[in-house]
Amino acid sequence: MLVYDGPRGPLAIRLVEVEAYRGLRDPASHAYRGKTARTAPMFGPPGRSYVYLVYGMYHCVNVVTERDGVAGAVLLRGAEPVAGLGDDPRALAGPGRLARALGLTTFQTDLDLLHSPLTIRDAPAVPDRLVVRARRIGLREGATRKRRWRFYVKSSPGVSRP
DNA sequence: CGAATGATCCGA
DNA sequence: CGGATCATTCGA
Repeated sequence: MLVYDGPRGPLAIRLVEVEAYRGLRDPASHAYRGKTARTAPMFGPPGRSYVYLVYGMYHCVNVVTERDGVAGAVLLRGAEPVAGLGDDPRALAGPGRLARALGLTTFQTDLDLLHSPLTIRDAPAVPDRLVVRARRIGLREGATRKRRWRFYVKSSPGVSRP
C-alpha cells in the first residue's frame, strides 16, 4: 500500500507491479554510472523516494531499498486504486500513469516514506501462486540478461503489461 | 509504429 | 555548450 496525503486529498493505492534496480552491477540502473545529483537518493538510506522525469513528460516513482551508500531501488510500475482515485482499474497501470494519477513529481523525490505525507505501508500478503516473476520492461540494456526482476500480481488490472 | 517533450549527462 | 539518450504513453 502507498498512501499520499497531498493536494488532492488522501489517496491510497495497492501496489501490484514493481521492478528492482541495483547499482554498479546493473546496466539498466540509473545508478550504473555512479552517483549524480538526480540519482543521489538511490545511494542514500532505504525507505526513501526516488522520483525522476522520463521522456520529458512522465514521472517514475521508486522506493530506495539498500543500505546507505549502496545503490538500489524498486520502481513502482502498477497499482490498483483503493481510496480517492475513482474506479478506473487501469488508471494506475504503468509507472507514468501511476505517478500522474497521484500527482507525484520530482518535488517528491528523496522523501522519507515512513514519516512523510507520502508513506508506504504493509498490506495483506499476496499468495506465492499469484506472484509472477518476469523480465524488466522498456530497457535498452539489462533486460536481455537473466535478470527477471519484475514482479506482479497475476491477473490484476493494475498491471501495465501481463 | 512513431511522435511528444525536457531534464540529464557526457564529451568536446 | 550541443546532442544523444530516455526504467513511457497515446494515438494513427
